[in-house]
Amino acid sequence: MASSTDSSQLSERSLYLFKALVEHFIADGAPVGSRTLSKDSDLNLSPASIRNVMADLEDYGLLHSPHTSAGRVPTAKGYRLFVDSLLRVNDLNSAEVEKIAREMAPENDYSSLMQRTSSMLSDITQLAGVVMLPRSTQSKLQHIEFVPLSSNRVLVILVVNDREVQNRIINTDKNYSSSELQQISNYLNEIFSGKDLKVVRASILDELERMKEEVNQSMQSAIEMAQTAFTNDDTKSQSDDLLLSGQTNLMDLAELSDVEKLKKLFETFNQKRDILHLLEQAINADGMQIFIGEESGYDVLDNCSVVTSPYEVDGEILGVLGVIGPTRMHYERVIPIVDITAKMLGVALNSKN
Amino acid sequence: MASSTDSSQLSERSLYLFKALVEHFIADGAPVGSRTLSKDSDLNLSPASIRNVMADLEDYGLLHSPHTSAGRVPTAKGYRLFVDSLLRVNDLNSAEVEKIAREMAPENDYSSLMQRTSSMLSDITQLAGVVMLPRSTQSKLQHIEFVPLSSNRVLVILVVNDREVQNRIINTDKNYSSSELQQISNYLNEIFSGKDLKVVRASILDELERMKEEVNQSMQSAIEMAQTAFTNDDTKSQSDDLLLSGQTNLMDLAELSDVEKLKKLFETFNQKRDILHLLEQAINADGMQIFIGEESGYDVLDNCSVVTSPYEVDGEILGVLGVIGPTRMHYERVIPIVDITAKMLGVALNSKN
DNA sequence: TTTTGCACTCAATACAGGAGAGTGCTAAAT
DNA sequence: ATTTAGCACTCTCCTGTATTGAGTGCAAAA
Repeated sequence: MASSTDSSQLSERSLYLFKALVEHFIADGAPVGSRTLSKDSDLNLSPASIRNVMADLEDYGLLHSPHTSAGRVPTAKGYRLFVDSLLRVNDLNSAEVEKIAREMAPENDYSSLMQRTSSMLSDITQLAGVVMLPRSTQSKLQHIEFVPLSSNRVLVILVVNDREVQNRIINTDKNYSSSELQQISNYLNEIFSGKDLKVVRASILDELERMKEEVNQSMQSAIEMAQTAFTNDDTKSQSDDLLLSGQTNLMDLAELSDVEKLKKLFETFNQKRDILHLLEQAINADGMQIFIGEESGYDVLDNCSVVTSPYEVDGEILGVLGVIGPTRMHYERVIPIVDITAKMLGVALNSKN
Repeated sequence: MASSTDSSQLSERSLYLFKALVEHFIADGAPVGSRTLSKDSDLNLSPASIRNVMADLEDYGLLHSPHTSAGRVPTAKGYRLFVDSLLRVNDLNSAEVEKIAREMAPENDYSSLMQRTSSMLSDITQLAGVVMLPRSTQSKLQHIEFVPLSSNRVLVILVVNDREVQNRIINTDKNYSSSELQQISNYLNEIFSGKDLKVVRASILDELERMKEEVNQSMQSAIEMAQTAFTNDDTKSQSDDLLLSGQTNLMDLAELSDVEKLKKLFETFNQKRDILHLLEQAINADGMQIFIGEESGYDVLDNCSVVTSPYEVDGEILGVLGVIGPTRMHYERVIPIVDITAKMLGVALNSKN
């Protein structure tokens, strides 16, 4: 890297002024000029001196002028430096912590707990909240049940991970009676209950092989049904494991006043796919993660930042949650909120076991 | 009513011109003036004559001038007259009918069928689609199942109406074993299966009374559990029985370019409550229903129209579906689409029984 | 090294004028 | 009795121009 991009070479004073500028911009939203900064900062420097410093900062790629006679605005790289090295995170006041805790009250069932977490995030930050649900890969089968519907159609109910209920309808060759299905359920629960879904799926094939040699016809059909039930397992979860809320909060942000951009952003939210990919990156790099503007790689998120934190139970990462807002967001507030929410969600989920 | 509001007094020619004006405006979106209309209509009239007619129409409250020298625009009352008396509905071309039919393919399970219907509506009309799910009041219990979770918590699964699966977690006094729960399930299924949920809820209390005299302890706890399971039955469905899609389609409509209005509209969508109320009106007045602008009573829907149609199975109305768009929409296209979609959804649901 | 002074750039705002579209009214034409 | 032509008028929208104000960069002074 060229030295002009190595921000460690900046003087104490430059960094101080840079920090002041970013904070000012986050508060105001307007490009900030030398005069403003001169009055605002404690160092008694004239606008001209500040201009010199700002010119340096611009060379380092931390600032940018929208046009010759506007003030300066932080670049994505500038924000990066700011959140990584300069930012001092606020403590949350107890009222806010309490509010978060209240939403996590244990009387909620699993899905409404997640839903509440998402909308609480958006509510408290006034940005868009997002919660990625635990991936079904690491899911343990708790219980399976078959319910007969009319004419060769059977409803399969899977209880997974002590909480999540999945259901789908399958078509069968013959018309099973209620008691036959009961028998099949019992059998499957006996051998598969408590096992990982992946393992179950694998075992089914083995079992099917083994069955051929034995006589028990009904058990064989049990296995065949189970196979059908488990095959297209992931189809549903793919689109449904992301809870977004408070999108409308983003509508009164000045940086998104362009209806075209807004539309694209909302369509990205609706598809969920891109957001999901982004969050999957965040789940791997563990710990709090902040994507700033273009960094995310999705140009719809051009002047947006995404602040995420994984949540875990028993040291195992289950998923990621966070907020999406403008790059110009109050990081010092948002970061601790996301952080504590992730921790408390972990606790709440733990108490459900 | 004063004669000035009785549009039946208008001459044939006035109505013809009015129709032409509305059609022109729907196509163009720009206020239409006398000159344009003169060239556009087959009657060979000079702009001046048309001006006279338009002045009359304005007196009747059917037209309105944004300002002195713009053309005229239909009022809500104007649209009402238009859709009620003047509109000629197009037949759908077979490609579109086929597209609708394809989305309704019977291999979909219940919830994805509804979801697809909603997004198909928005897709084909390029407006927002909405499907109101059947109200749970008229629902028959098909099957009930209890699954033990850890520490005095039991997962209750209800299968309702051959298709819908509800589940919730209840806390119990004692720790039931799997086989105990199985026994309870069996007992409840035997006596309640096939009955209406309302009836079930009522019977439970009776049963509880009767039980006191008998000895069978386990059956008593069955009833007690059932009571817990059924009490707060409707909580979930209240917010969850409305499927909206394609909201983003509304974002590039000129009449909603104001971000403030758009935001309010989207928030109304998110709450769902108002939309639900509106659709409940539509379910009572059976047949196709069109709310135009202010008529709906909700001022967020100020320059929006809502076109709805109930869908039914075996002559019984299950719910309502439709689209939401600008008052300036292509009614002649939207109306038959909503109409046929409602009919085909009825058929699709019927084939599931 | 910092500050002062100065010329310069650019966006935003306000204002004036003209073009275009459309109206309403009156008088003439059919 | 309608319809049309003529005309004055109104309003929006666009365009050009001038002004202001915020901010910059640079060179020379402190």
